[in-house]
Amino acid sequence: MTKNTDKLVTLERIHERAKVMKAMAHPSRLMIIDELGHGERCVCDLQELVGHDMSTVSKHLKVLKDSGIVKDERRGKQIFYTLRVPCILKFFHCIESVIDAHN
Amino acid sequence: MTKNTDKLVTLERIHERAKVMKAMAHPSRLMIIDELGHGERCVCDLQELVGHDMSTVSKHLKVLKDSGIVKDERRGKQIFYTLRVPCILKFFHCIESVIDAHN
DNA sequence: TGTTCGTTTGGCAATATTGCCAAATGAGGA
DNA sequence: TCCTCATTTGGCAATATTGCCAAACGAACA
Repeated sequence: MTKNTDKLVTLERIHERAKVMKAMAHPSRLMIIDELGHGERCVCDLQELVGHDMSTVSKHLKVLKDSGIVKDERRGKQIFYTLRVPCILKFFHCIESVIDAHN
Repeated sequence: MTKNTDKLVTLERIHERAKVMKAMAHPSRLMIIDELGHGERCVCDLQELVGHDMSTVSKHLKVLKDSGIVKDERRGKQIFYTLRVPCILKFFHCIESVIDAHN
């Protein structure tokens, strides 16, 4: 309730936000998010999309998962990833407008 | 018009998006964006807000400017920064929902 | 012209991120 | 149980980001 407490909470919020933004701030991870906007995908699908080593893709997925952007689910031998919060996709339009306004 | 061209354009888009997202992916820069949501501010205001060396804040502002998120304007001795595309602010709500869904 | 004020730039050390390879894991099937 | 398949983890080198200090800059004003 004090100003100090308010400031602390806000700072923590800011860091949580930064974690989510950071998770989105990489070309491969943006591609993955975009692709997951069309439905769930297994790691092998995403590896083909991104074109990097599967271990690298797996680490990107871990970043996305730890930030809360995606969730995973094993079915049979494969693990499928899904977007948790689709509102993220809408943001791309805003990003495009930043790019357009800039160029 | 070929698939190749399409893919190249898309890749470039992805990298442009990543640049904007990267610019937002730091606590100090998120604080700055949030503050600029309330109106234009000079560097000195933002330094007080962020609490780092002014040279550091200036470099953060450069990142934001290069990505197209903010613009600057000198008036007298001070330089004022403004948000170029306010839709970015709306995105914070989406980010919060990612955080809430995750915790 | 010289000085001050607000801001940016250069340079550097500390830290974080990225991507590959090799090894580990763990569920499913022989 | 042993083997295979899909994925994750550990480790490492290459690269990028961050923040400080000192120096440079450029507009305003004496």
